[in-house]
Formats: sequence, structure tokens, C-alpha cells
Amino acid sequence: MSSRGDDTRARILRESAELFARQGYYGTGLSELLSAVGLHKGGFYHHISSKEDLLLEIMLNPIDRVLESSRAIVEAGTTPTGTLQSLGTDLGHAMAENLSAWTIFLREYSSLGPAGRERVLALRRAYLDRWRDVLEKGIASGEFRPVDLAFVESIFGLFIYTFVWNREGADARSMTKSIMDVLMHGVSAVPLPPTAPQGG
Amino acid sequence: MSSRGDDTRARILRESAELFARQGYYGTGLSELLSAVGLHKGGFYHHISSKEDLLLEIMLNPIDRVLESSRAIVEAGTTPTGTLQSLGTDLGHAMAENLSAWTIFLREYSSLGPAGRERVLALRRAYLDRWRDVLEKGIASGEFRPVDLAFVESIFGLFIYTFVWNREGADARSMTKSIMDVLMHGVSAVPLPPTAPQGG
DNA sequence: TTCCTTTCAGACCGATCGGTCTGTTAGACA
DNA sequence: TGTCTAACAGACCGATCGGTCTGAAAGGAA
Repeated sequence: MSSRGDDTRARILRESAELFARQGYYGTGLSELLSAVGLHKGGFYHHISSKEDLLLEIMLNPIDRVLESSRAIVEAGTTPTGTLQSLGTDLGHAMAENLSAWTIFLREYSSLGPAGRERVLALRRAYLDRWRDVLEKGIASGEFRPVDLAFVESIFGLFIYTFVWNREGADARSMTKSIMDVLMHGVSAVPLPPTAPQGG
Repeated sequence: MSSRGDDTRARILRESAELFARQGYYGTGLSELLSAVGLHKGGFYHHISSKEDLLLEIMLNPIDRVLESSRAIVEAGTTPTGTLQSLGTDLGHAMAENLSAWTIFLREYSSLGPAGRERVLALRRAYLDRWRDVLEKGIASGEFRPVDLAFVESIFGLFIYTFVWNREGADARSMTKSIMDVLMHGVSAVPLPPTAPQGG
């Protein structure tokens, strides 16, 4: 139970995520991974079972975390408006903290095998169901307009691309705020209090 | 100037786009491309200079087309509200018509070399500038709230993921409508007329 | 017919792919 | 001290990668 091994493994996860995000999964060869981590094949495969398992672990991590935190948010049980606001804020901050993994999550679904795809898909669906539930409750209560929920499928894309392409722009908190501002006004049935214009 | 050559080339573009969208660029080997197109290497490389050039052409095509059509929309010069609505509708329909190419456009940016990246980036920026211009005009005229325009960076993602994950769901027209419904309400400064609820 | 160009087949290339296997080293434990 | 195991190095593997090259059909122009 030495901690050295766990450190190395964590380093492999971290460096691999960065490389996969920059160059893609298939675009990153094993040799590149090895030199980034500072290991040779023997050491590498002592910690990881296969390159694809490595990818899967990187992809499951972020969605698993927000799924967990969303449980607490929903259980807190405020109004649909408050819950939706919290879900969005949480997602935005989670992505900002782990941009590489989330980029991979969005881009590399097709690089997984059937088993991996199913596991990712299940978590994805479970998480988006939280959003759908809240929206439906809000529609039922009259807080939200009767919007078509098809757009929920692109919640991940809505956040991640704002972050990725504004990487050297404003901070994550203000970007999250700006997205949620448009989103909340987009679904709300009643006029919301005016928000401060940009430029902070 | 025989048309046979152009047909073959078009077939290569079409089949490659489908494979790249399903399996990724690096995930699709040359041998797979060849058997899908029904050619051997000699024939293939007679029409295409390299696999990466093929990818670049697939990616430039869709963004080039919406950039062109957006020019006409902006020149038509209605109100910002009308222009924004037209831009969104046009983009949604363009994506529905060429889902594979647009999927690649969003996923495979990192698979390009520096030169290809710059060309794609330039078109991307030019197109999104159209959106930003319209939004700024609408804010100036008071039609739109003073929203932070950071979210514009994820317009592509907002549409494409809705399409991709609803592939076997509703038709493209209603999905485009649902996205634009949320978006227009999200930026509008005045209450919009109620839209019909889903279920069509 | 002769010639020329377009369109393709398929052998061949070096490089690299992900992964395995045998050894070696260093530290913990008895 | 001897023993055991986790943590690595690095040679080695077959398969596949993208790409080149020679040559052959096929069809139109002269």
C-alpha cells in the first residue's frame, strides 16, 4: 500500500488527459505518453491495463463527479429556478476545474469500445435526466415556459465550448454566469430581475 | 473534364465523412476508407493528395457554406431579432443536411496541422462574428438585453449535439425551432409571444 | 491505327502502432 | 542476512499505419 504507486498512477491519468485533449486519443501515441509521464513501457503497463481502459477512466471521472454533486443539489430541494441555477453553476465550475477531461468526454466517445460507450452513455443519460426533471417540474409549476427539452442534450457542449474557446479570456466564474444568464432567461416564464452587463 | 472523376471524388468525400464521424479521423484507417469507397490505393491517391487534406476539405466545406449564406441573411437587413432568428434557422438546417461533416468540424480540429487549423479557425471566427455583430446591434437598439457574448463560442456545439443525440428523435426543423426558442427568449429584452408547446 | 491522358490495381516501403516478456533494482519485512 | 514484492527498463513482437511507384487498362483525339 505504498503511496508512490498511487502518485505515479495519478500522474499518468493527469498527463494522458492533457495529451488526449490536445491531440486526440488516437493522435497520441504510446511513446508520447511515456515521455510525458517519464516512464518506459514496463512501468507504464504496471499501472495501466490498456490504453483504452485509460481513456475510459479519464472519461468516467468527470461525469461521475457531477452526477454525484447533482444528487445533493436536487435533494436540497429549493424551487426549480434555484435548482436549475445550482446545477448550471456546479457544472460550469466542475468543467473549469478539469477542462482536459471534459474535452475528452465530449470528443472521444467514438474512440471507446461498445462496453465503454454504454457505461459513459448511462452516466450521461442519468445526469441529463436531472436537468430534464427540474425543467419539467418548473414547467409544471409555471415557473418555466413549456419549452421543448430537446436542447438539454447539448448542455455539455454549451458549457465546454465556451470554456475551450475562451480559454485565455474571462474567468470560469463569469463565463458560467453568462451562460446561465441566457439559459435562465431562455426558459423562464416570468421576467427576471435585470443582470449586470458584462465587463468585470 | 470528365464527370466520372468528379463523381468518384465526391464519393470519396462522402464516404470518408461518414466514417470519420463514426470512428474519428485517426480511428479510421486507410484500408477502411478504401473498402468503403471501393477503390485501391492507386485510385484513391489519384483523387486525393493526402488523408489530412481530405479531412481539411471535409471540415472547410460546411463552415464555408453557412458563412456564405449568412452574408445574404445579414445583407437582407431586417431587425436584429429577425436576423438572429434567420441565422439560427439557417445553421440548424445546414447541420441537419450534413450532420457527418459538422460532427467532424466540431471534433477533429485537433487532428489538423497548424496550417489547416488556421484556415478552419479563420472561417469559424468570421462566422461567429456575424452572430456577435447582430447581437451587439440588438443590444444597442434595446431589442436584446446586455448579455455577455462569451456564449456565442458554443453556438456550434449547442446545435450539433442536439442533433447528434436526438438523431432518431424529432425532425431537424422542430429541433432547430426548440433551440432558437430558448435562445431568443434568452437574449430578448421584451416578452416574446408565447410559442406552441412541444408534441408535434 | 497510333498516341496520349485519365483512372485505377496492387506490390512495396519504412515508420509506428499497442502490447508482451524477461530481467533488474530498491525497499520492506522477518 | 536472506527473501519477497512492487516498480520499473528495454528488447522484442506482429500488425497496421499513411504513402509511393510501376504498370496496365480504357477511351477519346488525331
